[in-house]
Formats: sequence, C-alpha cells, structure tokens
Amino acid sequence: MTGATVQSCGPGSLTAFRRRVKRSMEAVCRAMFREGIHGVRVRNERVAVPNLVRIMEATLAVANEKGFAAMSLRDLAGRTGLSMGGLYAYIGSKEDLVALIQAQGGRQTRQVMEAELEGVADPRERLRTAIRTHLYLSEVLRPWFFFAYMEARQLPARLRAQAIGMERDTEALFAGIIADGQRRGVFREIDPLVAAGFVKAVLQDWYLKHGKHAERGLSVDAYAEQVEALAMKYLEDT
Amino acid sequence: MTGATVQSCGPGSLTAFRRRVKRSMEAVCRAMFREGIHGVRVRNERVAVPNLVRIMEATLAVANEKGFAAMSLRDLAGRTGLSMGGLYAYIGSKEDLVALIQAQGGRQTRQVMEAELEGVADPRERLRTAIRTHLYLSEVLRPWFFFAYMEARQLPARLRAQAIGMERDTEALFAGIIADGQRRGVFREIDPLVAAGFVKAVLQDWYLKHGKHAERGLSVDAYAEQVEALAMKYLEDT
DNA sequence: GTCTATAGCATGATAGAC
DNA sequence: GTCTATCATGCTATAGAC
Repeated sequence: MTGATVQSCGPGSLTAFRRRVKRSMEAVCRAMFREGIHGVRVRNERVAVPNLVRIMEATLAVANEKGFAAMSLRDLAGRTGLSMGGLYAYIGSKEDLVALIQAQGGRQTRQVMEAELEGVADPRERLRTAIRTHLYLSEVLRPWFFFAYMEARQLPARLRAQAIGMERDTEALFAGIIADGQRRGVFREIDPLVAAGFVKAVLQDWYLKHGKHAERGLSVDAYAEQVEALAMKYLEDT
Repeated sequence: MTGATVQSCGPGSLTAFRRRVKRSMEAVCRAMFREGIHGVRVRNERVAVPNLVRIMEATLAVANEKGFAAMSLRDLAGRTGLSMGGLYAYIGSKEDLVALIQAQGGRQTRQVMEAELEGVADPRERLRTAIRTHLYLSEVLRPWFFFAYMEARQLPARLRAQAIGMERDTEALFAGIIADGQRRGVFREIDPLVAAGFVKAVLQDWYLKHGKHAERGLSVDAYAEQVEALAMKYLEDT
C-alpha cells in the first residue's frame, strides 16, 4: 500500500490484464514448488515447474470437458506427454492434483483481486472495479473457475471446505463493499449478503455458461457493463 | 385454456404446491412406463412404477452427493433394495438412467410452468408468477434441478443437447415475458435475453447453493420476494 | 420378477529397468 | 527423471438358477 502510487480505476484492457495474469501464474507455480508442500519428487526446478504447469492445464482441460472423476490418469499422461510413471513423480495421487490446482488458482485470485482494488475508495467505483476484475479473472482463468465450482461437491471434506471458503470470501468482499456504500449513504438499505449473492450469481453465470454467451457474441466488456448497470439499478437509492 | 376458469395469481402456498407436484410426479412416471420408450423389462405396472420412482430418487440422491460418474450401480442397487440383476430389469445401461430422469423432470417442469402461467396476462404479474413458480419447483424438485445442471456437460451428446435445450426454453420463457412487457410499455428497453439470463442466474443460485441459503435461514418465499424486487428494479422504467 | 455368480475390462498405483 | 510392465481393485453388464 504505497500512498504515492497513482491508481487508475478498474483493471484496464483485457489483453493487458491477461498478460499480467499469465506472468503471475508462473510465479505462483514456482513459489508453490519451492515451498515443497505438495510433495513433488522431481528436484530440478527448470524441469519441474514447466511440467507442473502443463499437468495442471491438462487436468483442467480434461476435467472441464468430462468431469474430474471421469478423467483417467492415462488420459492425463497422454495429454502432458508423460508416461504414467512420469506423472507419478509429480503427484502422489489423483487427489493431490486437486489440492495443487485449488491452491494455485486460489492464491492467484486473491492476489489479483486485492491488487486491483487497492487504493480504490469510492464505493461505486470499488464495486465496479470488483465486478470487472472478477469477470476478467474468470475469463482468463475460466478453466480454473469452472473446475473450482463444478468439482467442489465431489471433493474430500477438507478440499471441499476450502473451495466453499474461497467462495464465501468472494461473496464477503462484495458484501463489504455494499455495506460500506450503505454506511456512506450511497446505496439503499437492503441485506448486503443477499445483494452480494445476486452479484456473484450473475458473475458466475459468465464462466459457467460460457458457451451460451459465446454463441450470442457477447464480449466480457459488454457483459461487465450490463452487470454494472444491474448492480447500480438495484443498489442505488432512487 | 378454459376462459371460464377463475385464476388466482401465483402458485399459492408452498405446501399446497408441493402436494400438487408430488401427485403429478407419479402420473408422469406411469405415463412414461406405459409409453414403454425406456425399455423397462418388467411388465407388471403395480410393481414397476414404484420401483422406477425409487430408482430415480436414489440415483438423484447419490449423484447429487458424489456425482453421477462416481456413483456405482452397486451403490444404487443397495439403496433401492434391489440386486444388480434386479436393477438391470429396469434399465439397459447406466446411461439409460439419465435419459429416464431427464425426461421425467423435463416433462414435469414444462407442465407445471405452463399450468401456473395460464391465464396470467399482465406482464408484471406474469413475471412474478414465473419467478415464484420456478423457485417453488426447484425447491420441491431440487435434486432433479441440481442433477440436470451439474451433470449436463458429462452426458453423451444427445442428452447434453436435450439438457441445454430445456435450459434455453426456460430462458426464452422469461425473455418472452420481458419482451411482451416492453411492447406494452411496462418495462424499459434492454436486451430481453440478457435480462432473462440475469433472472435465470439468480433463480439457479437458489438450488445450486442450497446449503448457503439454508445456513442463513432464508426461506423460498423470502428469496422469491428479493428476486422479484431485483427484477422489478432492473426492468421498470424510472 | 428377482437373485447369485461371474465375465471382461479400465482404473489408480507401484516396481524396477534405464 | 522418465519409461515399461504389472498388480490389485472395482466397475458395468450379463448368464442362468429359482
């Protein structure tokens, strides 16, 4: 939080945003590898990190299409160019894969949301920034968001709880912005949690029903504007 | 469409609604059995229909919890009190189960929505009725709605297309109501499909995130009121 | 109409060569 | 660090007794 930083509002253009996110992805993967909490047995970082990235990307791709339970590790090995044995040098079990992926996306999401919101004080602007950033994030990391949403219920208790926690945090972020706006007399008095739930539901629709929106030729930016309009109409005191 | 019928607006109380739906469920199952399109090999209707209902309910219960792909037919046989062999007298394959369930819920949903909307002409009232009826339906048939949403992507092409078609029909229903309201000058001029998509997203949140709403002690009726308020705020010309 | 028993296969995971 | 070969298990589906 450097008070001197000049902050422009909102995440800027999607392409610039995408570049930033992609760069931060590798950094997060490298950090996770170095922490060693995920028990990767390959020691050489120059070999391990790119392979980890490919394994995670392939997992997301296959799981998005046919579901994580229906994805076989042979499938996965084939897609990554590894053999079954090779694959098992990176994970201890199929379940480990989920933990790895969940941690990676969770970290990145939190980092990006915090970074983009930092220094934005006005409630209306803050809400708009949160909406747009979340939409951009879920556009760039769509496979991850889709995975986190769709597979959560089938996970072992610990990981499911973690997934639910991340969702609740996002909802709490929006509820906080709304409550703050109410205190300042900018938004009308309605239950902030219900309002945040509505916002989150339409945000999730963007990545859960990607096919539909693509078919209709709706861009993220166009959708973002519509969601912002909805939120303002609903929240503003008229 | 009997013009003489006296129509009260909205689906009435949830408990009465629940009774009506449960009664119509057996009727739909019996009809499907008699049509014989699903290849059930048991001929005695008094035996077959109750068993079919139990098989479908058990499938929905297990699939909601751990996912359809992870549900084994041994699981299912155990829950229904049938053996593996007995189960296979009712279905030809695991996939058949999905077709059966999808058809049953789809028919019932269509029937109920049409029945409740019949005779309601005012766009505002029509929208409110559609919202409330859909929420009531997804509350009473929650396992089916959850299943239809969550398992769609993993299904074989034909069934997936059918699931997507049903979703699109629901969205088109709402879009039609909204467009009608616009023609009559009741609603403001925005893309009816986008607006319908928003409404559908918050309606789906009710059954997709049931745990969250239950935790907060939010009732269907309370949620319905909030959604109606959101829709009106967003659509009304002010 | 329902059961038990089993065929046939794909899966997650590991051992050991290189 | 990665591969091939293999194990044990659990699955869908069917055959045939009752």
